[in-house]
Amino acid sequence: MSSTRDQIIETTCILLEAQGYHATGLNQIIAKSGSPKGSLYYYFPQGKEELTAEAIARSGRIVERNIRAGLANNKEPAEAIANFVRSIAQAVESSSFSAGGPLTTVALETVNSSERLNLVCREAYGWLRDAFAEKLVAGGYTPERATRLATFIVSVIEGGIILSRTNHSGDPLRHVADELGDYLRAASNTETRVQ
Amino acid sequence: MSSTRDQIIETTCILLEAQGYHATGLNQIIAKSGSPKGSLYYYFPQGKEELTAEAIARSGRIVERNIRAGLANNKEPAEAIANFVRSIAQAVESSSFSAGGPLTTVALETVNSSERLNLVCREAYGWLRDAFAEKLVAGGYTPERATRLATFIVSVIEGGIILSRTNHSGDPLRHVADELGDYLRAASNTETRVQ
DNA sequence: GTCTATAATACGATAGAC
DNA sequence: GTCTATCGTATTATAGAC
Repeated sequence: MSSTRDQIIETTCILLEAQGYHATGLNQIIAKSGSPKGSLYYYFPQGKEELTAEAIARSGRIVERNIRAGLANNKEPAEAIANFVRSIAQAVESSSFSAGGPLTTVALETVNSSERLNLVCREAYGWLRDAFAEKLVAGGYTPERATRLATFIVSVIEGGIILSRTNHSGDPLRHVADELGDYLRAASNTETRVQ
Repeated sequence: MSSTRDQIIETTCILLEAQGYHATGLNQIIAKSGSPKGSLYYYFPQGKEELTAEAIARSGRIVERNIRAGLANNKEPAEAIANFVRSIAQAVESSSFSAGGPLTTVALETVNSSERLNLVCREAYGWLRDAFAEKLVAGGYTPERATRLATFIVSVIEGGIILSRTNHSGDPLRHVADELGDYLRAASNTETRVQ
């Protein structure tokens, strides 16, 4: 696969995360990536929308991989997930936001204006949810219960990232990690689980 | 207070919520509100940033009021909050997004580009958190515990709104409402509460 | 595949009459 | 307070040489 193409997508991911969709210009992307504008429309004939769709998909896969890798550090889902959220808190504070990626900002910006981008965002959220759900299933939850819990987990993490980014502090995410850990421990104690 | 000024702010709130900050143009605002461009810069000499700051503040106060009104329907915090989240699920499905307002989208879009807008978003999130926290305090929680729980609650609601909007379905928010209700009921049973 | 020049359009902001 | 015309600068996208 072309390195120029990859470079463009990767640069787009970074800029989308920092600025959002409408604030990120194609000129800025080609300038930062060092690629020529002719190449951009050669690799992405449908322009900005197509490029953004690819960037969102790649970002989603990377976040999914990070989730799976992070959760593998601990056998017990409650501890694994709480620790993973704490690691996001640190990532947000060190200004390397590769935790949430451009997903949330672009999802909100384009929900009413681009069906294509809305679909890829929806798909990416599904990947994240399933990564958590599979960890919960491995921990003994039924698939149905795991999916519902995973939706809750993705929600609370996304919301926590927003509060932490807005406040320039990892504290909201750390509070979220504590509460989420408490909840999951309580759930694993009271619910019927197949071990 | 001038009606023209109010009209401009209100229109801005609606457009910001549907499209975000960078996709909403001043020309679009004056066209939809029926106000002249001369008036816009008369009432908001500092332009788009000042107008948006006012719109965010107004939106934040409205959401805060909605939260307080919604939570007043039920004495027990756990039930009150779960039911409130369910009401947001319905609001999202009926396409009248006055639940989350333009807050989240603008917060993410401007976190790295406008200190003024970042500050007003941070302030608004504080109002929402405090509204939940006061309900929890009234329900017997200590102020410190209530604030932490309220941060968690705002996070999970914001995240749930994002998932529900992206999926064009109230289901994610309803799952969130169920889980949140479970958690708050469990917390109120196990924790020491001053009644 | 790459590059440059440019078209077409929209943006935020301003000036100055009324 | 209101209105219009306009400036300067972005944007996305395209055309055509190499």
